[in-house]
Amino acid sequence: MVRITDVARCAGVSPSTVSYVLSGKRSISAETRRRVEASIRELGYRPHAGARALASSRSNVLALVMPLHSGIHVPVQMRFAVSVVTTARAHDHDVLLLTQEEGEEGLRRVTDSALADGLVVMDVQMRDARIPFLRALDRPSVLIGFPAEAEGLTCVDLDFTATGEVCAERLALLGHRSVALIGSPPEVYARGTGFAQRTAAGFTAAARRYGLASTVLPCAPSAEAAGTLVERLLRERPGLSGVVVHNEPALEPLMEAFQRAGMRIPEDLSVVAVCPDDLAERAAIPVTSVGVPAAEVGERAVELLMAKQQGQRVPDATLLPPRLTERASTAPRAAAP
Amino acid sequence: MVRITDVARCAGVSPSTVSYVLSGKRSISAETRRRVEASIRELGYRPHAGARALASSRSNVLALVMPLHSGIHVPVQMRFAVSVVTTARAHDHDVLLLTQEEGEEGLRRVTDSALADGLVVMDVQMRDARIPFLRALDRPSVLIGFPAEAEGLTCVDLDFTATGEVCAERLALLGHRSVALIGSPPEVYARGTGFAQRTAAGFTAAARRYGLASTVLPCAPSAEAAGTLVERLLRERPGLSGVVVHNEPALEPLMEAFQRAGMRIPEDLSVVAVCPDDLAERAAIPVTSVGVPAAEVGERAVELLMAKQQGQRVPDATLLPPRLTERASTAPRAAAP
DNA sequence: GTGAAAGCGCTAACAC
DNA sequence: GTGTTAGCGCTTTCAC
Repeated sequence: MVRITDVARCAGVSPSTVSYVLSGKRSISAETRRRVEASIRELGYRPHAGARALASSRSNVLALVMPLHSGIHVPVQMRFAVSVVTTARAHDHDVLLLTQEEGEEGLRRVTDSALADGLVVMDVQMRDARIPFLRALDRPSVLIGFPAEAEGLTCVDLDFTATGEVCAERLALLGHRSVALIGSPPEVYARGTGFAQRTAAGFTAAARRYGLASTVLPCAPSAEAAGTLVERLLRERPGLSGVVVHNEPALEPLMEAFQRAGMRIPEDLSVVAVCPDDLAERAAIPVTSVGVPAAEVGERAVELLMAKQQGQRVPDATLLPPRLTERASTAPRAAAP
Repeated sequence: MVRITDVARCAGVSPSTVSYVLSGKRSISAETRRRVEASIRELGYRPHAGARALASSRSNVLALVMPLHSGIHVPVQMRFAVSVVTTARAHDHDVLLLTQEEGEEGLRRVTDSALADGLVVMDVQMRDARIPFLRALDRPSVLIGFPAEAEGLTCVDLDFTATGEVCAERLALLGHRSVALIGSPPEVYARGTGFAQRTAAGFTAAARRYGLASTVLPCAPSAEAAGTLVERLLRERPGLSGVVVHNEPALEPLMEAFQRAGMRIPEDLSVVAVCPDDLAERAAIPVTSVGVPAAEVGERAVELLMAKQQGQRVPDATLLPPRLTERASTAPRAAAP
């Protein structure tokens, strides 16, 4: 193993100088810097992470807690994770993967042992058992998602309340009078998952404001469940002409089921989705959607964490505004036949 | 922060005794152990990971390289990952998440810096650029998947060649004479991904042995692609009565497309899937399948890594045998009408 | 602008 | 069965 003293000897300087070249924490003459950098490359030197963590009490590792819950769409979660890892790397950090399963104890373990010096927690519930712990913790943390009481925490997410509103509003402006939100699987609501509840609340409030008849229905992520739901919806709400789908895996099955039931999209039924943009774009009929900006959320989460680590003050809430993109699945309501 | 000396003082012993209680590397009297353990609990002591790594030159962290390639089914990858993390925890290790993107440089970084003392690499290609590096590396590594030349490496996976064979054989024994394998998206084959190629090879070889007419077709993971493929297959192979589907996201769309085209399952068409068992079980029609044992593969990978870390010799290849479970999607071939 | 040296908290020889 | 102590490789004062 190549150590800092090896580099120092090779460059004809002291170990501390090598350390300072690496950290940039004090000014170094151009010539010295050049020699040191050359030696580092020549010897293939990499600082020992443990030694560094011990001496500086910073590990340059952040822990990411990933959900294992049922009912959440794994590919979308994975986008958050990839974005977190990529952004962390850009800030010279590595990412430790924790499963939800480990709970508070897992968080305590990696922070107390100084393995990680920051936490990113995904899939936060409205009443999340980890919240009091995170509030008391002396290490910085950022949540992806909002609990009921977000004060004193740092949370990032798409503004799902506004998202629900924007979707209902768009349908209203297209002239639709009877609309439905098809949301996450029932267990997601039962658990008290913020994004599901907030979308529903925003949707319902805006629908009421515009005087629309509206309803909210959970939906399991299978073609079968989609079929059953569509049947029921068409039976119970004959005037229905607009739906919002906030459920990635069910989106295409739902659209197919509506079409099989004789509803043309967008002529008879306008569909607005809440999902990542590329997914909406690649659907059989490109879907008008509010994008779930997974990459941006992951990036912001890490950036907020880095800022907190450096002692900067950051806002409690970072709510990314919804952006609706019009595609082929929406149209003004047809005149009554 | 609570240090080992704090615990030692509290328990009235030396720091090394505390260390030995923790590591179990020498025998400790019952009474001493009791006092030390009580002090650890009382003070909430957690060894500093960096200090430990520095002194012992073992970090108790392994790095997991996750694929970001298109065409692979993210939920299945996630199962591997969860299993790796869970098993690692059972061996007192944490898991660092690396993306494929970082390539060889990422592997070098985490090993050279002693951040990780072992590697688990997923989604290995037949000719994988990282192979020479892994072979030369002085740290233990385990691959999930098999490259073309596996000698001198430690690889774990389902035996996909045998899997292809078992599927073809089962269809043959049910009396089917014309069969097809519907596999991964084209790009997965183009990349030279072992599991796809091996399943195809095993399937084709066994079909030939049994004198079946057979074909192998890639399939993109969308309902649309599934529909097109089914149409074409029924047009070009009128006698087709058995298919093997090795493509998780396409499985249900394919079955629906076959049914829409008038093929009853299993009366007119037997379907065998290669996918995780619970997925096959929960399909609209429960599907006869060879399970992809993601949990077991992840577990074995970590166990092999732990064994290597302790200097034990382990086999180069760990090929898990395919296990076919009969469900509702297969039946003997109907007599010709 | 650079160097010397004191730790960071732990492990593992070496002693007894 | 237990204690003493010399490092592990780095960062960061303090000194010049």
